[in-house]
Amino acid sequence: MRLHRRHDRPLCPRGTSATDGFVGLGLTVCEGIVMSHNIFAAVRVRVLAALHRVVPGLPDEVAARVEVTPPREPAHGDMATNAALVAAKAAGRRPQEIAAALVAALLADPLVAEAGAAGPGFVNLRLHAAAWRGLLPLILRTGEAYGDSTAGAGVRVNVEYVSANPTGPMHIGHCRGAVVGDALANLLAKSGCDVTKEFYVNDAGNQVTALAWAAYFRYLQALEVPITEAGFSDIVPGGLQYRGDYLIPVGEALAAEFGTALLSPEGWIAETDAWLVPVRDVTIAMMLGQIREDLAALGVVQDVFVRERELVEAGAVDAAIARLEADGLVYRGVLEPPKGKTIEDWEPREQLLFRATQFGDDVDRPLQKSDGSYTYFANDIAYHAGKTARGFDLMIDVWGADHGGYVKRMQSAAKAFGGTLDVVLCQIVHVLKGGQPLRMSKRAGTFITLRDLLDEVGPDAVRFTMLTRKSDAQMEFDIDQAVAQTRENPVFYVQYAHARCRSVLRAAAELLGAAAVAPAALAGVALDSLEHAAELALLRRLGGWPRSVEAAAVAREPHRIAFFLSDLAGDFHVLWNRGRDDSALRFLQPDRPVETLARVALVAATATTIRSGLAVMGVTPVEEMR
RNA sequence: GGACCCGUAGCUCAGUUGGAUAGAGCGUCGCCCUCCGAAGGCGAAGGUCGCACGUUCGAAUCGUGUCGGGUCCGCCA
Repeated sequence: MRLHRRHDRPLCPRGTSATDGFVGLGLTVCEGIVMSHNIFAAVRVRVLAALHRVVPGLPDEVAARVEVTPPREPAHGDMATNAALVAAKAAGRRPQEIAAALVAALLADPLVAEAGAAGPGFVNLRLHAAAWRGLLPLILRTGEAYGDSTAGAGVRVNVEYVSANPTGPMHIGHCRGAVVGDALANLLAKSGCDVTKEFYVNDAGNQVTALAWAAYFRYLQALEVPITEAGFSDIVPGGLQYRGDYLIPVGEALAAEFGTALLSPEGWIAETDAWLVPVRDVTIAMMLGQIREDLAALGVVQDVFVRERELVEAGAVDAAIARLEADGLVYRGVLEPPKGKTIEDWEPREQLLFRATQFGDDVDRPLQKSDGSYTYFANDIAYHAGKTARGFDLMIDVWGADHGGYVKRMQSAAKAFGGTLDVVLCQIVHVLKGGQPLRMSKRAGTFITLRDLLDEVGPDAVRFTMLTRKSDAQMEFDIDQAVAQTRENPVFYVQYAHARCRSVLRAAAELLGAAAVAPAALAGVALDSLEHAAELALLRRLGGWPRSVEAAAVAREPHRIAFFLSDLAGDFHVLWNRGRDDSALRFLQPDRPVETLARVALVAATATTIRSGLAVMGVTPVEEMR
């Protein structure tokens, strides 16, 4: 339970049986570094043991606040702990006094080389270099699974992202959510959660009716029915909405499948009864197919597609509303008009309302439109109730920031059905090219589809770049920078580090034989020669990987993985550059096989860790940059 | 009128959930390299963390207020 208490936002909701997974993690950590893979967690256990000796009877909730972290200032050592500061009040003693006792206790630990009290009561630790070197065999034997954790074991998580109207191709506005959701799902899976990636198809509303009309127009064109776009638009209720070329193939497909059967007997526009449903269904199927292709090109392949229309037709909405009624969470009432915002034809109206205020929302929310049909919200309630019924302990929805006002009501609804919903909002992406913002507008013809972006930049650069910002901050996507082969492009910088590692490993195989540089063989080599500051800095960075994964998962912030990899690449490039000026510092030294093998082990572990991180991001590691 | 997000170096952004002297890249300035380990390397300057109170051993981080930018506010999804 320690990890659970240490964070405000556990991987899984409180009070579920799934929290038992955290007990497992605590036990694993107690058994040592090898079991947990997380050297910081392992040292924390040792610090806690020492603290309990220094301060007998320390309450669990105080111990839970003890942290072992890398210090900002490397001069302070390898790790720092706030243990004495945290324990001082409960112990009724001065922090410095506890720190001093803690230092004495920790100096007896075989992992600890140096310990010292500093500042208001911090304890700084320096581990023996051997402790850090000991990570290499672990990493080499574990492979890309290095950084995997059991923190989320037993937690079933549903991550829903990209969900959109199937009314057209994916565009850049969808792209960020697709990447963030996919990487977040990967991150939670790496943390031990049982993750389902899901797409909710909004195919039940008015938008798909408008889409059907637009497709019908293209069908008429395919059959050369003589009608202009303007003339047709006058006939469509609300006017023709989707005018893009992308529906032309749909019209042709409809003509091929149905011939003239969807026309009136006179060869003209027929009553909607005669064509709307088949046109709609064919169009949605084709649009959805294109969306899935576009997403696949981005590397996004989701496990489950839920159709809103199927939920509605199966009666799921009626059932969900009935359940809410049974629980007394639904009533008929009149909402106040929003203040400060004038709505033209506002008139007080009695509506079916959900008591969202009982769960923390600001107002109760309508479930029915004036024509008696359900609102989108009502359908969404049924959808999320269904997720909880399917057995998910946690739901995470990734939405665009324009849905921010929708978060509280959906979380309220999730709670009403006993579920837990986290929402990750993705802010707007401004696309830059040649230093100029590309204004996206369908009319101006500067509308950028996901496919366009992928053709120009490639999926790896798109995914990595989308993860170089916190998702709730606006970001600029500079197309020129994303394809640049320079230091300022983090995609290149990280890929380049991996390619350099692989290059060294290929050369090492030439020099020493492939068998000698296989991971299993490298896991057994002598590592004592690794003692340069830059080598140890890289080792420490590698040791921070499991900790970074866990923190990113708990915070639901996959962008942290991108920053970790950039830092790791930086550490590696420093080491590489040492060999530029002084050939004795190069990784491969033909006359010094022991040192060479140690360095090759370090390089191999670096490549492995980079791959482990890129896998979370869904970015392909490259073998060479030529 | 209200809700949510953001405000950190000239620019674009991190900041390990409250820790020590706030960081990176670009840009600027200085030095080095420019054949064999390649698209560069080393270093410097640059900050009232929008502002004001508050919480405590300790605040960029939490609370309240305020200013600025963004998104949204019954039958679009």
